[in-house]
Amino acid sequence: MTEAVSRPTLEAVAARAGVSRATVSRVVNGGDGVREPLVERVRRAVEELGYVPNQAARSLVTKRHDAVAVVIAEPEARVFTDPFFALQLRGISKELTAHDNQLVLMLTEGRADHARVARYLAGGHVDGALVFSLHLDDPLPALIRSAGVPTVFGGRPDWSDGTPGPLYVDSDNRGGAREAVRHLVALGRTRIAHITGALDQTSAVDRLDGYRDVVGGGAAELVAESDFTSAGGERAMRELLARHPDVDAVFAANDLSALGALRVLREQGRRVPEDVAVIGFDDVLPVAEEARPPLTTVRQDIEEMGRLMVRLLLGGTGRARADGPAAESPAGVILPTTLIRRASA
Amino acid sequence: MTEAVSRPTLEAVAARAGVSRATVSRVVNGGDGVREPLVERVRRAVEELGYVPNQAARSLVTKRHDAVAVVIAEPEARVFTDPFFALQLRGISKELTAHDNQLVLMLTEGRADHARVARYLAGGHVDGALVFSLHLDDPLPALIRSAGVPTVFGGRPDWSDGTPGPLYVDSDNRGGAREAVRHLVALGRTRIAHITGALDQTSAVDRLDGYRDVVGGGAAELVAESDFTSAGGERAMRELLARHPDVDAVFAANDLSALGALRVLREQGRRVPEDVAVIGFDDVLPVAEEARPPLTTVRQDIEEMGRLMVRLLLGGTGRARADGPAAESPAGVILPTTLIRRASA
DNA sequence: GTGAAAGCGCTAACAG
DNA sequence: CTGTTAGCGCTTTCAC
Repeated sequence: MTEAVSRPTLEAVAARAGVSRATVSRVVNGGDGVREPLVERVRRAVEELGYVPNQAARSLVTKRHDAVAVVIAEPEARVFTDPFFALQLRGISKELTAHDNQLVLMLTEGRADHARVARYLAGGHVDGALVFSLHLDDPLPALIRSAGVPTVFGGRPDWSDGTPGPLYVDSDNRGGAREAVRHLVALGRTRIAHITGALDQTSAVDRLDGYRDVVGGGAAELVAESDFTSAGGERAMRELLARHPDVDAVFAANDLSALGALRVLREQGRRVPEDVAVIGFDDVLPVAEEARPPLTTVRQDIEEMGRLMVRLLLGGTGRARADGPAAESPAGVILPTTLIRRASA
Repeated sequence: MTEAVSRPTLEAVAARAGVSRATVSRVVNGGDGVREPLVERVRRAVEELGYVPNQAARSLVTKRHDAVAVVIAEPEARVFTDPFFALQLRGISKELTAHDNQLVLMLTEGRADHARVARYLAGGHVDGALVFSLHLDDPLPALIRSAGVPTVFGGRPDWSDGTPGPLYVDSDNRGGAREAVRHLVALGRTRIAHITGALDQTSAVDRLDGYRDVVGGGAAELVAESDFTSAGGERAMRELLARHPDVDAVFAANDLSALGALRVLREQGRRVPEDVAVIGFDDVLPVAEEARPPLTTVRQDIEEMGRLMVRLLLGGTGRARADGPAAESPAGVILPTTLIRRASA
């Protein structure tokens, strides 16, 4: 291995370009207020020396880090297996890159990790945090809040106390669910079932509420509790079929569980969509497209949610702080969903 | 939001404890060579003030960052959807935490990102890099190597040039494949097919080689090229069945494609394992366990691979460098695999 | 517009 | 053992 020789410093660049350190610094940071010929000279020196600013030294004086922590609580391993997270992380990564920020990933499982995360965030090592709090009773959000770091949550957190709402990005789970069920109704279905997601997550609760908004009043409820997995979807579908053999439509809380439902329906000889119409949620490719039959589903722009979280966070740091109270800024941003019609409903 | 008030410094702690900054520094960094009563006083002051060391200031002088970059090239989105990565990342995260290191995640897609990653690594912002280079023709490994940062690869990289081998962690793909196929042979199967992984990855190639080690000489080859996905597994199985209706065993390159094969077999009325025995690779739960029938598969300890990568990297930084040439240290660490017998073979 | 100088908060010799 | 003293590499007033 090559010895990690000391990298060139500002000083070296300055010497080479025949200017002062201050001037080099100005050029490196945008070059405002430096005359063209000098800018050019400095640029060349930087190039020739392969100079890269020392982030530590810079942070020391600016108190900025150009780094954002992404905190993912994963009591279950599921978190990462779900394409949903992968996509969101992708969006986050891209947007962070566009802003020249680094992504510090913190996976947590259990109380010991919570303390560690809180300490890290409170330590002021990053400019902000993006937090995925999956479960309703998760103590993490409160802890993080107390750390006093700008934070944006992925998905509406369960903020039970009376404090002003935290910033978050979510999609319109309830509205999307309503649209899906309404579509089923429009198709003439009268025995519409719902396979829920894990009900300790707000998204699952919201989708269930959306289902109830449409169906609850009229038809009886046909709800089977599940957990966002395809195996769970299978179980739920079997249960539904056993309890209500006459079900003619199913709205599943996500594509994975819809997939499980599809498998059970096929297995039991029900035709989709003729006998039973099926709608999913997410529009995660290739899951939805490669399902047989291709899945009608509620699309959310997952990657965009990730990007938006970053914009909200980075726009907020410095900007919102300086301009005044956050009273005017919305607590949460809800992205719209769209129903994607394929063959299953 | 609370204003991010300036955190207490060493100076403040020193004042409060009535000692010098140096003493506080010693205590904070382990407390060697400081007398007990003083240690105690300092500890209390740290506690009371809620002092957290400023990492930037520390890095500036130590030239260490206690941070490691994890670089994942993901030309396809598949990367994250595969539980394999999730697990490995988990192992990495845990081990990094145990070493008090941060995980800087860098997702790349395309040449522009390569340059960015190379620049970042060369910039000396992290103590090392863990790199997942998925594809044989990936230019990333070479780029990273030129950055001169301690690096460990996940999976054997395709190091075609003659330079001394890079550090990497992989499991015994070839040996594991051999064991699987031998098991099939021991079961009396004579028409053993193989569904490959994406052949632009060394793991897929190695598993194919292992299959050939056992089958290649005797029976004719029954190979269908695929891509590690369940949809790909379905396609491959269909193809195999069409070309060789008499196949009586299938070794799939991973659990996901085995799952696809299982689906097609069931669909076409073949009993597993009576008519066709099936073996997967990975032992990714719950995939393997919840398959019907439960999948016999080659287990690799994925999380441990992640942990090992970290140990190799962190052990290497400073240790190997100081002790002398890396001649003695192995280029790669190959973890053993074990065949897990369930119902499918 | 450009340079000189003063730190940011910490560690690491070096004295004592 | 403990304190004093230099910087680490950079940004940022403040003069010129």
